[in-house]
Amino acid sequence: MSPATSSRWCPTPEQLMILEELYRSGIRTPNASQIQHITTHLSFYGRIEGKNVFYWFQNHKARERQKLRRKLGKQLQQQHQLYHHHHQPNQSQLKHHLLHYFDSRASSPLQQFSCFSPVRFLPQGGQSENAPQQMMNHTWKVNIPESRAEMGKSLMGMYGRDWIMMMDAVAAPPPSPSCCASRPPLKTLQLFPITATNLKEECNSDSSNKHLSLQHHHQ
Amino acid sequence: MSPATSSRWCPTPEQLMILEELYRSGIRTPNASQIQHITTHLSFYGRIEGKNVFYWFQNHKARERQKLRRKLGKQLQQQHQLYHHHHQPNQSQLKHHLLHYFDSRASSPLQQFSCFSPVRFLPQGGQSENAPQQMMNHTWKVNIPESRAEMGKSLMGMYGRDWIMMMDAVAAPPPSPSCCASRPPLKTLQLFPITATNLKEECNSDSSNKHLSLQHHHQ
DNA sequence: GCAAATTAATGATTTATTCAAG
DNA sequence: CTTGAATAAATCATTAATTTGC
Repeated sequence: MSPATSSRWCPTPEQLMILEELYRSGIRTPNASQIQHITTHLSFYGRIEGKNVFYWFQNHKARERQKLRRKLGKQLQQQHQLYHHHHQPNQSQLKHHLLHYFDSRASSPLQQFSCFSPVRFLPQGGQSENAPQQMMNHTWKVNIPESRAEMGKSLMGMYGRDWIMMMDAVAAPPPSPSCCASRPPLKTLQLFPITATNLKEECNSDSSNKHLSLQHHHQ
Repeated sequence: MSPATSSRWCPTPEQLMILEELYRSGIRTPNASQIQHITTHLSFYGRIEGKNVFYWFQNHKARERQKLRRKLGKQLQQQHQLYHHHHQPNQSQLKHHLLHYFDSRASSPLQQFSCFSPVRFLPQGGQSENAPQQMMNHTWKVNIPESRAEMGKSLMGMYGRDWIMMMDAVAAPPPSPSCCASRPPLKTLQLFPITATNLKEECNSDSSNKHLSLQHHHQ
């Protein structure tokens, strides 16, 4: 019964706790370097590879979003009856904003705890797009200054499955037998400030909306 | 406060609804006069320009066509399997007809995309060593599939620690020295022990709890 | 209590979209 | 319009929970 018999990673409670903590603290799509760090630290608690971390965040984000979507969907469904399409910047916007939460650490209510510094790539000139909750205004003019192309030019921007894969290929000496014996003492995981890996989906996930929210209405 | 920093139009839900309604009602390539009219009407719900309307119809038409093409492709394939090619003459006619609805010329490299080729539901076993199907059955360990392998190789020179170090070095681009002092200094995320004061829950952190509480099993 | 059977979670893959550069 | 990069959505597949009959 070597761990090799298991075909997929089984997170230990500690690993899970830490991952969730990181997620709560705002990490959504860790880049290669972050994954490396996380993996390294989590390997202390059991066998784990970069891809596991990568997948975990992908899945967790997706499923949290899904959950929220359903929840909001129900809520909106009720109110939708009365909706008469006369300028009521409306529920779908609310929904939209809330959904964005999943990709935008900056909007995390955890900011106040300042576990890390959320980085918002606002145009230098611009300001205060941060101003949240202007529900009644047309806020869909908000910024997405960050371009992926830009990042792509530096090493930094490259991450994703293939990179994680390479990292694993390179740096995956079979760790500890893991999971069995005594639980190691608790540690502190040092994280550097989040670098902006995304921040898109700001205002124009139109297609998503199509899925989610709008029934067809006539004017 | 100028939201004018955004470079792209973000359709409001209302605008989107109306545009879709118009599309459904048959409009595909509105002329200048129509665009003018639509723009005026939609501007009631948010900032919008004629070009936005123009582009929207162009894109929407293209994408609907694409969607339909794929869908029909799948349907045809399924039908083919189900009925074991007992003729269903109407299918191809239907497809032909519908595709032309969009003024299509059914060529283009889309053929390689082909909804017609995927072998998804075929029995896996097979002798098929030659099965080219295995997409990127990327082994996270060693294999580095094609295109990105290049990038990889160039960088793979530095393995192990060096690689990680480099990633680290590169990884934290101080976002903006920028103006505001309001941003907290770089911090370390303290994971353990969790103090009583932290961990404000997200609005929807339901699952976290669930996860944790479910982890009573022995790992 | 205990496994076989069934169902729910969730890790891992594949497919479709999105954005923006060419 | 096409395409590369990134990833979100959808799906597949395996593990764990839970139920069930004994």
